[in-house]
Amino acid sequence: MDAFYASVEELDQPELRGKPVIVAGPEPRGVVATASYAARKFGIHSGMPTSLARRLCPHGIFLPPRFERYEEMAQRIRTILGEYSPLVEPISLDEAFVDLTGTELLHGPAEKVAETIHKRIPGETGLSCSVGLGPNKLIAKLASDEAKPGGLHIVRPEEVQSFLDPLPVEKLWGVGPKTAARLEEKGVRTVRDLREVPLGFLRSWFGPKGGEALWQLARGLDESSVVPVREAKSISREVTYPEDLFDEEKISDELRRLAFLVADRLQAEGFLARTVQIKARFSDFTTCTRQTKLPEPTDHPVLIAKEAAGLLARLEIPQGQGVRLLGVGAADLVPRTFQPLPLFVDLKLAEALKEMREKFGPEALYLW
DNA sequence: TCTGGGGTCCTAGGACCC
DNA sequence: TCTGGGGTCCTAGGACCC
Repeated sequence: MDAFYASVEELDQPELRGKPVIVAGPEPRGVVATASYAARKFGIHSGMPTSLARRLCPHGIFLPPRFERYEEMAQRIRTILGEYSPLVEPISLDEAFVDLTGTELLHGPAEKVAETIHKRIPGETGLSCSVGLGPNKLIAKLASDEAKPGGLHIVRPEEVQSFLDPLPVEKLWGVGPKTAARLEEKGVRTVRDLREVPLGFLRSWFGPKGGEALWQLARGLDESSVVPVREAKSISREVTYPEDLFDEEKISDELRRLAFLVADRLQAEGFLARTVQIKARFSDFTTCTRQTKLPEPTDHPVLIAKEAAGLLARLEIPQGQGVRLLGVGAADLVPRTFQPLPLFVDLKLAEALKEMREKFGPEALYLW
């Protein structure tokens, strides 16, 4: 989807259409989630601090994100995609892979399906979309980038190399700023440059896996399959505070609150976690994490909060630094149904806590 | 200008075991 | 006296994606 969040806002408030709409976290420390194309003309893009975006475009329309609404539209779009293949893999709210392999008999050639989808989504949702078609996920994704905004781009197998060659390496999936900078040092800027680097060099520069991955990317090779539903591997909550925290009690209160929110999500989604993680980012933006493995998987808020507190004690806050971000995570998840009931955890207590907090909000009750 | 929140995957070092 | 090689598990950090 093109400028998805901003487009949904324009759909719901037609008077905003064509204006510089910027969906962004609040100042002072929020960032831009999505900028409409009108806003991009001012140099605004995702990830940019909201405060900077406001300086660049003081008359812009700044809106806080409404994720429930975007989720609703995303669901409608996924339903349309699902008509053309059982294999639909959402990447995020606004992007998905559709595997059209073997659907010709039912729906006709993939090119036709891509055209149909490209017409149907705007027709039925009022939202602009871009469609890319290619022989694998890597190429399809790059083709859709090429199609933006609002286009359809098809890359046939014999066109893959000529399509890729002129692109700068950072367009490739998995090549970010760091890797691009290291490649640049070696004189590698485009995919064509990259393709001319022997595998041995890439391996020695980026390790066996990294080198191999780059070698494949440069050739448009991607064997990964379209996976409709993947099990969550971790669940986390984190918050950046408008002002750094210095008070130790405030910090541990916040950590406990986050631990409870993580426990809520574990329970809501039916998981138990064996690993508890915490994360802290300091005034100078350095980030520390600590994690620990539990003897038994749990979704118990008090247990998770206790582990988080123990981890916090192991993490020293550098002299003179405040805490700008705190996070709590749960990993090594196991579905609750596969887990025998733990004998010694106070189930009634967990139930009662959950009820109280559903009634009065997540901050209503703490135990320690 | 001053850097979100939710994730995934990889690497490297150390502990430990045979 | 100083010492192998292979494997697994755990932890911390970092790159990357949307």
